[in-house]
Amino acid sequence: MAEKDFFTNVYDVVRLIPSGRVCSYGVIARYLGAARSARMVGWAMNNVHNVEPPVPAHRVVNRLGVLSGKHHFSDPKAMEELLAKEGVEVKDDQVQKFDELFWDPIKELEL
DNA sequence: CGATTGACGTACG
DNA sequence: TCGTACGCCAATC
Repeated sequence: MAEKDFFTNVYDVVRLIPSGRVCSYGVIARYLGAARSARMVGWAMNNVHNVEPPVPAHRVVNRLGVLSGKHHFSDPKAMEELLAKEGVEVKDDQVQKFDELFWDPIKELEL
């Protein structure tokens, strides 16, 4: 896999997240080889609005399964609604069964 | 051009 | 075990 920009790499991984599944920034960063660059993953999401195809950022949450970036969407409730639409239970901006719905690229892709 | 912030996470005390 | 500090890189002020 040709190494592209860090952001592009993030978008690629996020797009690979299956429906009804969620992922965390740190895991993606670690998958890219930058375990401590989780912030860049979040920053990359900021560019998502200028990238195509659109990236399902609503499937990306923090390590705690909290919708940290829901406030950055067109509408704050859009994120939890999208997740709920895919079968992900969201309560109090928090993903339920996060451990079960968690999708780890390192575990799924590199396996 | 320099300092601060930002959708996070890990390390250390 | 909980709290605080730091790192990472880019964009914005």
